[in-house]
Amino acid sequence: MPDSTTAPLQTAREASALQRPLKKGRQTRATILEAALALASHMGLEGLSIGALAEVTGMSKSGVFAHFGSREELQISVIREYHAKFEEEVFFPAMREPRGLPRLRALFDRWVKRVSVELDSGCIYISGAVEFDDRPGPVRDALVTMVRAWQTALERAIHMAVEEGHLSERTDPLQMLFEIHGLILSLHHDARFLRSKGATLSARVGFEHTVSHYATPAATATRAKRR
Amino acid sequence: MPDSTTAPLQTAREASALQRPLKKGRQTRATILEAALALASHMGLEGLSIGALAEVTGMSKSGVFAHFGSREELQISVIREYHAKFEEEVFFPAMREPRGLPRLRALFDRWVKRVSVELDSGCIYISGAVEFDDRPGPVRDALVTMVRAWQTALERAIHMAVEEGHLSERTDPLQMLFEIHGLILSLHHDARFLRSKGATLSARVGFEHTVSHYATPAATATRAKRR
DNA sequence: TGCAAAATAGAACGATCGTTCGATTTCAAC
DNA sequence: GTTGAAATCGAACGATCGTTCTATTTTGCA
Repeated sequence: MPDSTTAPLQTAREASALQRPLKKGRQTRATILEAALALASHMGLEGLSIGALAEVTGMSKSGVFAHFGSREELQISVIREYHAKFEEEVFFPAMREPRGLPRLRALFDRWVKRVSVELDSGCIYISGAVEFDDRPGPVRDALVTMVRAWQTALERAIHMAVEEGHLSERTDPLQMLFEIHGLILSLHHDARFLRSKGATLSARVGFEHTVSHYATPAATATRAKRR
Repeated sequence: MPDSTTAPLQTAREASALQRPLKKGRQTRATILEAALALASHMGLEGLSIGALAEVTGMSKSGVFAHFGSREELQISVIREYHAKFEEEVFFPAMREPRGLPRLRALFDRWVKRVSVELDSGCIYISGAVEFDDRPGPVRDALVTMVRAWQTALERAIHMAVEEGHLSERTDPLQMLFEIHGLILSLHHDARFLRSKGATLSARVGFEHTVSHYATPAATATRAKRR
């Protein structure tokens, strides 16, 4: 049985034009999208304005606009772009770790790095969740889809850690996911909003607490012996 | 030594005109503020518009505007209003519980109720933290002050639980606060954004996990016997 | 009851927003 | 090199935003 969890986060992705000789249009579109991602990371998806984007890229408003057809489509494109980056920097590398606790640990570790101030851009999943929790529409739908995909991937990783005997059989994956996700949200809050310095460490310590709560006696003993 | 923690969340509050025969102006100001709070709970502090507020209250834009002098001042007033409500519904009642774990538990319990969908309005502290993490200015400052006051109050409650012997002496209050806060943020995220039903329960279960991690053996034994 | 002060309305401002449209430039294939 | 398509620009639109200013109404007090 192949390790199907290495598949990209379960989300429809255009299998389209990846390498092809990149006509001018696609290229500037990519440039715009990069700028848009940076801008949205600071101002939020709602703060994304076509005017500001035009200024940054040195184009005209209508020039920028033409690449997306609507602001909503631009926002959704930004979300997809972030999703791809997230996959690349967090999901895929962690998936190369052995199943079970090592992989789960790698996922969390890279997640922490992505969210914390190390890259000063905020997490669009988190800010988007707050901005669109009361705003129905395609943007919200896209966000929900991406976040769900990521949470499902994490849930699978937890489930595998149980199967591997690293976590107790009584582990409720959704409950553990809820707690781990909380650590990331707390990190995002304290690091970005309160600008407190120890947040990254707190998140890691919290993760160890959570793991030790769900770990099997065997795994705990192993870890204890290792010191 | 008096129990100084019953003092209002350490924040400057106008001790002004509370009961006085409420001239017309103050009264409509209160009406506007109530509507503004409801509006900001759904659309965020940035989504607060004077025009929409005028429509809801049946006044003219300039009529609404005159009561605050600027949009920023309106936003800050909304934050203060939320702070007062939060004190009333969460902080003060919980402070009537006996020091230590019971009080901490009450604080968390009421916090959960405030944040979850039971009142369908979102938490301005949480949405505001995301909206203003990259936006310097007086609004951000006001938010930070309020959130810090609340976190300090919680930290004190945890510290007391240690003093009372309910939590282990090795407990790091800031670390525990970080973890508990994460549960609330996770609740807010899952309940409001993902609209998942079990979020409230997950938060409570998570709280028990955290408490059991920090609890003294004595307190744990007591709880075990109680079943 | 009358009068000053406070509260509210109404119109207008400049700015910015997303979007449309027609003209113009740049690109790519023959 | 020519030609058709793709990409970009520039100007303008209607809407909404916060804010200002000047009337007008309403209020509270002597």
